[in-house]
Amino acid sequence: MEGATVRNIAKEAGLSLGALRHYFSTQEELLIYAMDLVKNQAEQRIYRVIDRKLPPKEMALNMLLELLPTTEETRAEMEVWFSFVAYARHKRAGVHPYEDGLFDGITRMVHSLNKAGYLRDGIDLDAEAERLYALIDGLALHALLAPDRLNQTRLSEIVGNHLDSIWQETPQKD
Amino acid sequence: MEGATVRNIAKEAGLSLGALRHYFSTQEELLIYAMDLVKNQAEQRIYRVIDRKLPPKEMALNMLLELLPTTEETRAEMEVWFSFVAYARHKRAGVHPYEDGLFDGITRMVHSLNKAGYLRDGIDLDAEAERLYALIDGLALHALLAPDRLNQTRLSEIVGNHLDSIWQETPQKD
DNA sequence: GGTTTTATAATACAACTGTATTATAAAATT
DNA sequence: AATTTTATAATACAGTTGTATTATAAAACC
Repeated sequence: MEGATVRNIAKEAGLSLGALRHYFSTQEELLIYAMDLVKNQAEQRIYRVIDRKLPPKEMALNMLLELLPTTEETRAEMEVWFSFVAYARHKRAGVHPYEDGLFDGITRMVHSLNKAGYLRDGIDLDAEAERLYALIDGLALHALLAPDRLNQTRLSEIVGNHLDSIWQETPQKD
Repeated sequence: MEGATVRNIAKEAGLSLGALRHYFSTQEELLIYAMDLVKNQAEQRIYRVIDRKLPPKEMALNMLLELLPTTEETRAEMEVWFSFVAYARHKRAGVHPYEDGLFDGITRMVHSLNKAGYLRDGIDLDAEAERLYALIDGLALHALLAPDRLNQTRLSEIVGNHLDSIWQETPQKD
């Protein structure tokens, strides 16, 4: 975040200070724009997974994997996001990266999977959503810090294990 | 992190710039000192839990809870730690908060619990350590961002659920 | 008691920061 | 064609930053 000065951004974009200022009159506008960009890209990746109409468990796994840094692009995105989260804790009023709707989304997914009978009986749905949400963000953070240890294969393994542990393998009806 | 200027720190400590500089000649020394302080305090809390000689599952639960922000003090500590992690990604050479030994510690704990027969048969120990590690750091992050939703009781519930899910309830020998 | 070390303070400095101002081109519009 | 809008650039400004310098008390030491 320290490097995200308006001068650095202008330089990297090949613009002068004045030119950049023509599009973004304050630094905060720039930050909010970058934040929304990352958020929208992640959302679109998720929608694309949904459109693939995979079997439920594969779909859940692939949706969750889109929230983890597995490619150079998503790694960059999530590094930006992570910086924003840390930055927004004590700063600017307009930057709210943790209102990302992720907790709501995962909660809805868990409830929906359960309603369709894919999850084990007797589990606390909200607690499971909280656990899954924490697992995902924790893995995302660790994958950023140790990308070699947590490559795509490994991440898929871990999340897959987790899904297996809450999944109802024998369907209720057939 | 932006507020951690040498002037702010001196003011909060009731010292002049020169006086603070007498103890810490550069800002980096200050940061590293603060980092080590937080790390050592967390370590000591863990050792204190071990000394209580609780039953294995309670001990594991309480050790893990010491890694989460449940009190005003630990919340402050982990906010510092979190800021360091974000800060160190692209900055100062001497600041390495993610070499915290936590992954090794959790891995050792999981292997040790398994060797003592407390964990379910057939689980992938390293993958379980990775999953638990991510769960803890994810919960820590989320508890910082939403302390009302994730209070001590709720955190204990979630981590307890997780331990239950990998625990071998019927002992191998009796 | 004299001297060295430790502690504190005030001030200075060069670099960097976000933002503002001013000046020009180029493009679009009328 | 004239004029307005859009785009770019250079420079300026006030504030903050980390660090350095200098001065002066207090304490420790010999």
